[in-house]
Amino acid sequence: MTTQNTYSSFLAATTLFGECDENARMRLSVHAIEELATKGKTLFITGDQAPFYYLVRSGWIKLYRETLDGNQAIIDILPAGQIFGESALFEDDHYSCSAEVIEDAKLVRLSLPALKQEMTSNNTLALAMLKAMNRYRHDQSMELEHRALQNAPQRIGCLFLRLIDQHAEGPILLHLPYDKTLLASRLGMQPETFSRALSKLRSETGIVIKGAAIQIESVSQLAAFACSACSSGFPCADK
Amino acid sequence: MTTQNTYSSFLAATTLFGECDENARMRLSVHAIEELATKGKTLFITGDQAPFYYLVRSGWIKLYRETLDGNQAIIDILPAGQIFGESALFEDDHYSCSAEVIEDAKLVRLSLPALKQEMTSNNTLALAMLKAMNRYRHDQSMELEHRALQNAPQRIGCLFLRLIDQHAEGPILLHLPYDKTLLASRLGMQPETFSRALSKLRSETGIVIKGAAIQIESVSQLAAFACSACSSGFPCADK
DNA sequence: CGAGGGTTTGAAGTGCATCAAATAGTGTGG
DNA sequence: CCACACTATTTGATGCACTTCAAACCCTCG
Repeated sequence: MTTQNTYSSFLAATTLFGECDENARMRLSVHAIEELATKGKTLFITGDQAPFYYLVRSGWIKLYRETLDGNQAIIDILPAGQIFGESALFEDDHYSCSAEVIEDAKLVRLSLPALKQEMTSNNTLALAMLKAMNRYRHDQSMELEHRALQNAPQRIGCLFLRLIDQHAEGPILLHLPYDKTLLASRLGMQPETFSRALSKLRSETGIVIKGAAIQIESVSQLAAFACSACSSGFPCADK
Repeated sequence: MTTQNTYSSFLAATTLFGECDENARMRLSVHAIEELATKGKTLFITGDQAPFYYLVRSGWIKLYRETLDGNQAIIDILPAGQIFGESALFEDDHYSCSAEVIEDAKLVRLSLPALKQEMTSNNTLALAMLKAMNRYRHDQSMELEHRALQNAPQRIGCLFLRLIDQHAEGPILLHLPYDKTLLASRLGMQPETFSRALSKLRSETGIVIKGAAIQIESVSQLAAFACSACSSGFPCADK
């Protein structure tokens, strides 16, 4: 019988570590610590020494960088199941961006040296990581495309479509996962623009908006509006 | 004595394969073919079956995708030394974008199955690839940042800085590597905007423009103008 | 109830896109 | 070597999407 701890089972649920064997996950989760972090907490900032990387179990995490003149560039906003901080592996053990909790989160803090060690000896893990990195790369290039070719209402519609089950039939209820202000910056626009673009989206696609609750009457109508300026066809979630 | 062929020596010059041993490079370059391609040639399009990946020896290659409504999203424009098409490894052996030659190029066509095979058995290669993927990821996130925070003249200045040796002293001559129209789309703007933004850049930073020849009087002045809206400090090339 | 953030609305400004046309450059055949 | 055709680039005029600044509104939570 293999022994097993709580953390390795968390790892098993991620795409990155799902394919590894149980022993590898045990090795990866040495010194793992569960951490509860409340909204607003900064986990690390650009340039910090990186002794760990993190797994998100619940909540939302913002990754960002700051410019010389005080602006903020959002790198990504991560949901449960994602890993972050692991790229310090390739950056000389320093974080290349800052991380902040934007919705109360359960995190697992994992040892970066353990990951590094495992990576050099475990080809299965390295291949899984390559696959994950390729997905990041693809997602980022889609993000660039969206910023270039979609207007504000389309970007919002596109995000909504990515937050729901794209194959669901009939009306769908969607609850916005975090602040509208943050959604706006996630999509590269101002809060005011987000607000106005959302009402435009409503009038164009018949969605119903009640605060953070969105009701999508017709997914296909929303897709027709949002996805015409995109290179992926409509059900784009499963690629 | 190790045997050696021409192609493996080309591979040795790339960051991706530089750390592999000579035998691995020999295995990777089986069935390698050198190919001359002239400006305008399409090498493959999104969704094509992918039997090879490519190494750029000279010239420039454009990677792009097309949207339903006929627009083009530029993914990247690649100089000599870069590999492309290798991501088909992770995409079920299909290219996830299209590739076109934009300046006459010497290419080496390499076997994708050979890479896949080598990757599964050669951890050094997998780690090198991870490092390369991380760099792509970083570059892309910088690209997103630039599009979000820099205005058109700054983006041009930033590109110029990345095309030169950032530590050089005194005036520098820079020859634009390809069409201004293409540079414009590389930077996510229209040709007209590029033209106007370039003259704005001239008046702001004292650069001298004669067609495709750019003379940079003061690198630091250019950097002061272009890099203030960016999260990297100035010499950003060497990271 | 009242304070404070999040959100919406209004009015005005800016940067880039678009359309149109002029100009410069480049390669061709005579 | 020149005239022509064709493309790349620039310039001008106008429009639109998004931003910015300002103020009102709303909602939640002590």
